[in-house]
Amino acid sequence: MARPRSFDQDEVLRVTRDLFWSAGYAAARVDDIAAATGLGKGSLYGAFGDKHQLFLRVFDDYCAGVTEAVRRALDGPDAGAYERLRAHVLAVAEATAADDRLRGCLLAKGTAELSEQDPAVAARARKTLDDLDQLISSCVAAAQRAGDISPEQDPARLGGLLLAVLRGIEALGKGGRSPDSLRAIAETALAVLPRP
Amino acid sequence: MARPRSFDQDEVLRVTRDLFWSAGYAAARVDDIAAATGLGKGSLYGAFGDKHQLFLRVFDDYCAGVTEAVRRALDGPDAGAYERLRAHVLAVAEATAADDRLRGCLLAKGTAELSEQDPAVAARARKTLDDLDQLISSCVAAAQRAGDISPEQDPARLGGLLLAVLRGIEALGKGGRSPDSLRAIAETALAVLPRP
DNA sequence: AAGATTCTTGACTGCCTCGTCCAGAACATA
DNA sequence: TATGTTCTGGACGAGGCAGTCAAGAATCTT
Repeated sequence: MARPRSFDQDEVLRVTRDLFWSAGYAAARVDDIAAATGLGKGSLYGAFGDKHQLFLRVFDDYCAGVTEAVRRALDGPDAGAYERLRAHVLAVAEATAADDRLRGCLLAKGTAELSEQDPAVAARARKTLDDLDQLISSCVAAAQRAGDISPEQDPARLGGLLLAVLRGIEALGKGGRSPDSLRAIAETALAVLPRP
Repeated sequence: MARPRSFDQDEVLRVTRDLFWSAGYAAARVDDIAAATGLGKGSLYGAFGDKHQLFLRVFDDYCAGVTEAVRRALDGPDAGAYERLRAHVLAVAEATAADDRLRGCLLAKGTAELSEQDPAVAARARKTLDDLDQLISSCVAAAQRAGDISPEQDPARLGGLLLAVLRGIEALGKGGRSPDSLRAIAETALAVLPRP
């Protein structure tokens, strides 16, 4: 043991995440990250490695956070599953609609920019989408068991469709569509879900 | 009149588009564009302006092309509207599934990277999405008139939902989801469309 | 208190990148 | 063919970038 770190690692990662988030990976400068976090570049490199490793760390944390948030929103007993699903879909639309600076989602932005070239990013994105699909499909299945969604359709198929709608809402929000149209999409997706 | 251009402008724009498409705006280098097109940088700057103007030109052309392609796929008499819509949704899923290099869609990539910072890109993206929404909603309305989709739901709402699903399929494709899951999303979206 | 170890700062290096510029080439016109 | 205009190619400059490094500061252990 010797001199301990003098900065709050979580805070540094949060600030770094925001820079990557709004600028993108390529356009974000390490000097800006150093300035925004208040760290010297030596500390940054010592603690997190180079720019790519730093991004990966931030991206990993972000993906884990998204997955956890969705899990908290959807997990629970069969009884309230449909209501949780409904609330989540509407909440995503509402959050996207409220994002007037068009910041969007770092998962979407990172994937769009890097998944073609960067296997680590691609793998993390794939795993996150798999997890989300799983969570949503499980919630659909729960709602079917509770009798709130028609059991005729495969829950995995309905879950996959809902995931696509959610990612679509995010993409359209980034594209500047109006809050009302985003809300309408969420409502319509819920309206066409087959009820028993 | 004096010396005419010695290059094919469309070909240069096509090559340039491919570079921006796979690298992204920030990571694409003007020197690479010059090398790939075979032009000197002087010619490039003389003909198209700086990097930003060049990207905007490519992005504009791409958006116009997408809109035109969708128009050709969906326009027509009420009689075959549902079938055209169905074929289009399945074709988008199929095309996304076939894109094994994860190149995705330049509209999505450009919007994700730049719409927050670049008003010109944001405006072009918004207009393109508006146009696509219009085209799809019109086709839904036509299918409703032909009696192939239930007239109960507002065609604009169903059209907006379908656009979200299509953009979602594109986002999920970029995220590396399996071809089968993409096809399943398209099929399920069509299956839940209310029939009369 | 002394020594060992780790952290911090920011100047520095070397390469990269955009955009300019100019000398010469190619072409239309007359 | 002569002339004027535009295009071409590539060298160049200025600034930007990621990553390194060394000297000093802060802390833990003994």
